[in-house]
Amino acid sequence: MPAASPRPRPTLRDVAATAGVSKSLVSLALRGDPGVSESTRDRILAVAEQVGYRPSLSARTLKQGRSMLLGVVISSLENPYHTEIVASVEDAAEQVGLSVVLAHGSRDRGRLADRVQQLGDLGVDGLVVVSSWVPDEVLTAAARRLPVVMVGRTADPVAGVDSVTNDDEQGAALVVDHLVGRGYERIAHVTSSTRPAGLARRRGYEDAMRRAGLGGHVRVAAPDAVDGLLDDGYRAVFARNDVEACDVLDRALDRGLRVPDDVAVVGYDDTLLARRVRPALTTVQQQREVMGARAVALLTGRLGGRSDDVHEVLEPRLVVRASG
Amino acid sequence: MPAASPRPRPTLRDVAATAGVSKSLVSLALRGDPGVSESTRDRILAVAEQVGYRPSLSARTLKQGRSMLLGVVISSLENPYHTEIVASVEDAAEQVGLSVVLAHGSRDRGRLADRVQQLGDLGVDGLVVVSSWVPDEVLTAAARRLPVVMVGRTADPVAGVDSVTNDDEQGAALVVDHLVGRGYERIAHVTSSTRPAGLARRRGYEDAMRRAGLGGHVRVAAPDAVDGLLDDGYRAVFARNDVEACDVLDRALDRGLRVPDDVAVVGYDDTLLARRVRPALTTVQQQREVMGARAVALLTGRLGGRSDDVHEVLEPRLVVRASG
DNA sequence: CTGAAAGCGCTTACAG
DNA sequence: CTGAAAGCGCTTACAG
Repeated sequence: MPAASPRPRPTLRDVAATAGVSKSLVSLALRGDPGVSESTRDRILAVAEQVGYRPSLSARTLKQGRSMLLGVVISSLENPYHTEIVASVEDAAEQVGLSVVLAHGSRDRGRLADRVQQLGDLGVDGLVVVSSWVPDEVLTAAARRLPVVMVGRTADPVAGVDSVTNDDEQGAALVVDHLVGRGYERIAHVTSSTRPAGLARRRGYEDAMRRAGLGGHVRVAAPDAVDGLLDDGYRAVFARNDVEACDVLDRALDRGLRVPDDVAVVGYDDTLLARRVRPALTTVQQQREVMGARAVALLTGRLGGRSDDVHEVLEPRLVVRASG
Repeated sequence: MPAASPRPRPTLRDVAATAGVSKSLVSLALRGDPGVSESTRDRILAVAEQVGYRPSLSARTLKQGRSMLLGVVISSLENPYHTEIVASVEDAAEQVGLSVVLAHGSRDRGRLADRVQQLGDLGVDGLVVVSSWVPDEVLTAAARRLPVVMVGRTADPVAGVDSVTNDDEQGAALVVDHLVGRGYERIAHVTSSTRPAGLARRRGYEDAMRRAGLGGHVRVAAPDAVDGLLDDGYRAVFARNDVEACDVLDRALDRGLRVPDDVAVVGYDDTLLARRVRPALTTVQQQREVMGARAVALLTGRLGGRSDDVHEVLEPRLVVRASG
């Protein structure tokens, strides 16, 4: 069946002509300005509907200097932690009438930097960055033209960029203390990350072990080198995130070990994965809902004129499930 | 540290004034028009760089009538199949110089319809819809103002909308034939879906069972009602997608069954999940890379003037792993 | 209650 | 090789 090919969209001018009024009147009627009589408004709305009028956001953005759009950049769509943060940002954005446009960078620094630029060029009113892979200078440059808030850890504060993050050191300490409380002493840490959050969790692990008098048992390995830990009698493993905890889980189960009877495994992030996997994962929950809400609040604060940088740190919570 | 608060971005006019030339010359220089002398261009580029000039996409879109943006709408960020399709669309889009903006609808029909509208209002040059939840009338309406291609199955062809999908019936038949070849007769189907793709897979399963002379064993259950199947001696389960196959896997393992020795489990989609899970999932692979490329090709075809609807159907392939 | 006019930042013929 | 001018679709004072 032959389809109607897209024709030039009707504009305000078309609606005005059809309704026999001026463009400005249509514009006022469309957004419900009280200065337009009800009967006129109804007639104009009917015509707009009938001709299939839709406002051009680029025209509106150009004129108004704001788009009511909020850009969100994430490293990759594959990481459930990131996509779950996005959802919480969107919910918060919707509350204040902002729509979210999402872009991701497939874990590639250059592509991520491009996405940040693109969203800025597109005219979003603010940017939420959920990725530690965007170079600092790109963030700083972006912050010169629009409010930017970083969700998650950076190595150092980035000038002009607000942030909201969880206390990774404390999260790691929660895990260690929990395992120590259950009588474990040989507690190993598994990580493949050199990103700021990963490093902070590692630091938190090491510090907590020392505080517990277990400094001698501190041991860090890569996820694929976990066999050595098990051979050395480590019976509790804290992984830097849920994904790597699942890798450890698989490896342990492949070796015929029972979890948590033979080895306890703990993750970080409390992603859907943590609930899906068997046994379900003990993990650390960041306050995702709160993070999204705070990120949007920081953005609107900037839009409202604030010019000093704000860095919020939220407290993580331990979620105990079957794995350890 | 006090941050530079965002100031009005420099415009073409600012660059022109600083460089001491006209706006039009700057515009031409910036996009490398051969009519601008090299020395002039270099000087202008240097000034643009120095003042931090970035073009306004809304102004450009308004003027040119195209944005070089491609909108992608997905149901939800949680479904790995959908996000993996997005990646393939993006790769293909990048080839032809289009940038992707992504929106999702949290599985909510109303929200999805909003997103489709919003992307249209934003001025994207085409729309790829990776969700069967968008109402037909919304798709039709969208197709009146811009090219729309549906990736995945709809119940019936939607007027004005191109599509690319895999042959779900054939995919289901591949699974049944594979299991029959391994000697299974009591092969059940697990599905929770009333969406077109789910229904097609179910139909494919039933037809293939009949063709194999196993019509008497046809049995369909919900994922959470799989216990009945196992009790009734079904030792092979074909789930409508990888996610539900994992649910079945968990249930079987929880009952102490070994997979695939006691029960074979097969999924559909070949998502990352299929590789991650233990035992790794036998599943059906849609040609994701090809789907993204075809979707973009259909879009550019429309932009090039084609007006008849095109529906492409790709052949799925069986991927045999450990689970069945 | 309604209309004419200016202008957002760009691009693109059109003159020189 | 370069500049003045029009116009994309909107919104917003400003007059009436």
